[in-house]
Amino acid sequence: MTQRKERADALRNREAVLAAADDLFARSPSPRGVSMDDVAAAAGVGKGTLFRRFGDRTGLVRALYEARIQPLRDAVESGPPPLGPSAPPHDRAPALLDAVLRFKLDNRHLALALEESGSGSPYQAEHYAWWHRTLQETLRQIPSVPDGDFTAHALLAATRADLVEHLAGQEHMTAERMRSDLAAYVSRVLTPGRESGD
Amino acid sequence: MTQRKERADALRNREAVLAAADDLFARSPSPRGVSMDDVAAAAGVGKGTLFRRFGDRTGLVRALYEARIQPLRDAVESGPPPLGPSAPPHDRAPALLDAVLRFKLDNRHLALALEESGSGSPYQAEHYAWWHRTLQETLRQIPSVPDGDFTAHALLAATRADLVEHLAGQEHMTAERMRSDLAAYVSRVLTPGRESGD
DNA sequence: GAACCATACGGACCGACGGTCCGCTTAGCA
DNA sequence: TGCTAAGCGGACCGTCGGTCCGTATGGTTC
Repeated sequence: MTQRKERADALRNREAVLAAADDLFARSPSPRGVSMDDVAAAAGVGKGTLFRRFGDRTGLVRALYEARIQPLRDAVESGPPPLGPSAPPHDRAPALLDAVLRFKLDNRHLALALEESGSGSPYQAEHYAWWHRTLQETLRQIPSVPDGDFTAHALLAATRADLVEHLAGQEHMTAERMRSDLAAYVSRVLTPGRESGD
Repeated sequence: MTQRKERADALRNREAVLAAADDLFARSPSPRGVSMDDVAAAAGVGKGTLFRRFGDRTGLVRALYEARIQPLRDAVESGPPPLGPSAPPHDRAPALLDAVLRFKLDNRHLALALEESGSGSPYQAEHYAWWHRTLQETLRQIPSVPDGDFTAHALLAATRADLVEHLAGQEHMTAERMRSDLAAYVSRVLTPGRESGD
């Protein structure tokens, strides 16, 4: 049962691939502009290696994404308020969404690559389920917000990578503007709102 | 100057292609399962014809989509309340979003095909701009709702085809449930909500 | 209805891409 | 130093979107 150690070259190659892919995606305006051959070539590695390591294109993108987002996940799972679990839900929910948005702004191309990964919708990815669960749980603790499930989906949808890309790219909306618009929007969803009885 | 009439065979072929594609997309669980060759074959038409007519795959999907959604557009542009322009904005906004959702529920595969059309994000499509414009204009007329631009995007994002597909498919949410959840959500966004001042 | 021609047809063809296969190399262990 | 499992890499494959061009035909004109 002593697990054989991972071979040094395997490790080295994995890192090389990850680094190369990261760089390539960052440079290319569209994820489609980056082929698996490109990645293999840039990493100085054979295609077979690439696919054995990551299974398929989606696997590679996911691995990259997970690596990048890990710090944020840690902050959410065990960090200090307002992101961490100890924050009052009413503060935490907006903080979560702002964090997601900021992440996507900072990693536009990668997020885009992930969400259009070709095989399977973004909703298949494990990390989406995690975000949704976390947000829903947070919303559940805010008494005035019913129906956490759909609401969590809808709020997360407001931070979709292609929307962010569209607003930042075509509409030239600044990051700050997007963040404050999102914050205002989230606040609207979260604040109770009196029955509009006319 | 006298515009030459469209040839009869051209017209016939276009209709055949549209019908075949419609059918194929409806049957296939994923848009990727329908290739251009499939469409050509099913329509009894050469590939060249297909591409001359519709330019590329995206063009075909768009043409299909536009044809299907035209009645709804008409209803919005010149129909009776609550969809038509004469409806009070406060009624019309939820009606618009419900209509979009219903359309996507009724045309899941086609909507999916359009939104992942490969070349270009859904936000490039003319029809999205139209929906956004219409919704934003409606929101603008509701005094208590500021910042129509982002809000309109965010609300529309809650009806994204892949989300609908996920909820209906994987999570087995019924159409009625989705509609009522969306309605509640929209109502939250639209109703003023008192300053939560603590 | 014959002749003419713009229009459209269709399928062979192409380049690119994701993914597989398998003979060769090498790291790690004894 | 030899043995072997793990890893390597790139030739190869099937598919797909898209193009090209020789051929067929609908429409028009006389």
